[in-house]
Amino acid sequence: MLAVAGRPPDHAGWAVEMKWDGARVIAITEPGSCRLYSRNKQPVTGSYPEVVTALVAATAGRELILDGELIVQDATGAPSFGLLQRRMHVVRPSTSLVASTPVQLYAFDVLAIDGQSAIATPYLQRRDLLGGLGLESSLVRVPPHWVGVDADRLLAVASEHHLEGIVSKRIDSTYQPGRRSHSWIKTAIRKTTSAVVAGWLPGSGSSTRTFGSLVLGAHDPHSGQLVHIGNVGTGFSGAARRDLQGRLDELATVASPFSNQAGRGLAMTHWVRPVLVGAIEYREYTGEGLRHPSWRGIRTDKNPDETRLPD
DNA sequence: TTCCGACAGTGGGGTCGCAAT
DNA sequence: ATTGCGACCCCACTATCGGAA
Repeated sequence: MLAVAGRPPDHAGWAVEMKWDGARVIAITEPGSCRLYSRNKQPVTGSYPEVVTALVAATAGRELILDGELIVQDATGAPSFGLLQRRMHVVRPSTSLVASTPVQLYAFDVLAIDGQSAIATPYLQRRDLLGGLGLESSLVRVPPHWVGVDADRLLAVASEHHLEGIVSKRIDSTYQPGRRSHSWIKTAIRKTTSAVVAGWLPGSGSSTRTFGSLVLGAHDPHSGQLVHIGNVGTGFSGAARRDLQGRLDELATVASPFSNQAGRGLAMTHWVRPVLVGAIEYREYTGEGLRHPSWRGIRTDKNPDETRLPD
């Protein structure tokens, strides 16, 4: 079951959970064994032996189907998708890798207990069932849910703790496997910055005739120089793409305006004079690049010199 | 007729493995 | 040794189409 994106509903009848930055997983436990499946139904059991061991111990021989998120905490305790990535595709991780990046399961839903399906059971009752299973251990957590708490307050809490956002769930909703349902609404915390368009990369497929993505820069306040902060390739309508391409063609130039000659992936860049400023929405700036960037339009009210490295 | 949901298609960052250079 | 590419993960977003309302 997947959530639709949107603002948190502000009326009664909804519960709120934190949104965890990890990998979605379905865990199926049997006496003495356990299988894990990714969001696209791929078996990932072998990648997370410590989670398997912890789950087998925690479920004590019960047959359960759990829905949750695999998480790796960073030094501050916040889930770090980047750290999890080091584990995701390693089929048989070494003990040292497991020790350096231990994975936890945050189990937030239960779909079946001892052969009995729970998907028709309302959300709040499923949470009660889940809480009653006694799964909690160092590697298996049952993250909290809140009923009757202002979603905006929880959104602020999520922001303080550097979490992805929140998910609102209808308290009387059933579990709808494989469906993107309006009974779950995810609200991601997104930031906005302005960036200089320094060039573009050719598109492919349906966008062959225009750019595929824009190469973005911003001024580093320490050096005062323009540095590459990432590329953006989504958020444009077809018309906006064509309109922007016209402007880019007029601004064409030969040289990169960047001081940091970040050559990786920019070899095919068509450089332009760095005068166009765009509004960019994003989730996170890693120091290397913007994560999940999307274009929000041209900013005529800002000069290129006024752009700053994102937070 | 209009609206909505599902899907395909385009793009991003990041990590690793592997092949080419 | 370095680079580039694909495969997976996470995702944002647009365009399209068919069926429900």
